[in-house]
Amino acid sequence: MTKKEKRAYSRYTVEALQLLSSLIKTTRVEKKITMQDLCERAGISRDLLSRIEKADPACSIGVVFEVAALLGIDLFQSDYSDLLIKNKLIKEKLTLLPQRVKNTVIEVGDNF
Amino acid sequence: MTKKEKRAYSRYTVEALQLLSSLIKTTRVEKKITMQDLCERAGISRDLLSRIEKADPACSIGVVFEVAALLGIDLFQSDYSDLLIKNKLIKEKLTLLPQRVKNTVIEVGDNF
DNA sequence: TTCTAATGATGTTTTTATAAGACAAAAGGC
DNA sequence: GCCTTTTGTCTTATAAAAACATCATTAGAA
Repeated sequence: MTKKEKRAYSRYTVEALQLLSSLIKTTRVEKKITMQDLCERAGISRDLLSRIEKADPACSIGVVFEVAALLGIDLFQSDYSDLLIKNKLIKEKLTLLPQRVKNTVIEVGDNF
Repeated sequence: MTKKEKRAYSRYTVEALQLLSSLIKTTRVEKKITMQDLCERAGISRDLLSRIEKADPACSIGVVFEVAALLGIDLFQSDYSDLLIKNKLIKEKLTLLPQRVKNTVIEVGDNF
């Protein structure tokens, strides 16, 4: 009977998940696609799609993104070519950064 | 020895995952936070954080979003109050839509 | 160059997600 | 109102994620 320790999520995360799942459900209904159809196309169970549309944080991110993509929902306000460009840019940026972080400084007390 | 059947992901999903994970890694390094620090704060294992930064589609979406949030990365180009507003709007929209979809029509042959 | 700590990688165990099936409830078309 | 089918929910079984510990590598600071 011990309460199962669940992972904690920030309000921000909860709201972001909620937004994505609502987008998915809304888009699906607008396009008149049944859950059955969608989950078959996505190759997932109806049960899982149900959880996705309920913003369950435990769903794998790949599956959620895939369902969104199937519905034509833009992630990061980017179409495919936008994503390619952004990925190229950020990888160039990453090469300019150090590969590791040394824990020299006492944690700064700002947001983090 | 049977090959493990893996889930298939569209190019779009792969690129979107890649962008998010790169954002996470770049931001972490820029802020000079070690993986150890970050995963302790997020309450996850170093192993998992490593997979997140490698764009593993099998990571749970809640954890990925949480890590991004800890780093101050805006999801959906929205800060917290933006998310609240958008969630409110989309839920109002959802109430105007039918609660179910009837599979009357033969699938339209467009994007979907 | 040296040394330490950060990161990568691997194997094992535990926990949890997911699939699959079945049943109940009810929304929407007729 | 009736009837079909969509959707919600629960259970069980299996596959997979995540934790954990350990060892190896190497980047980066002094």
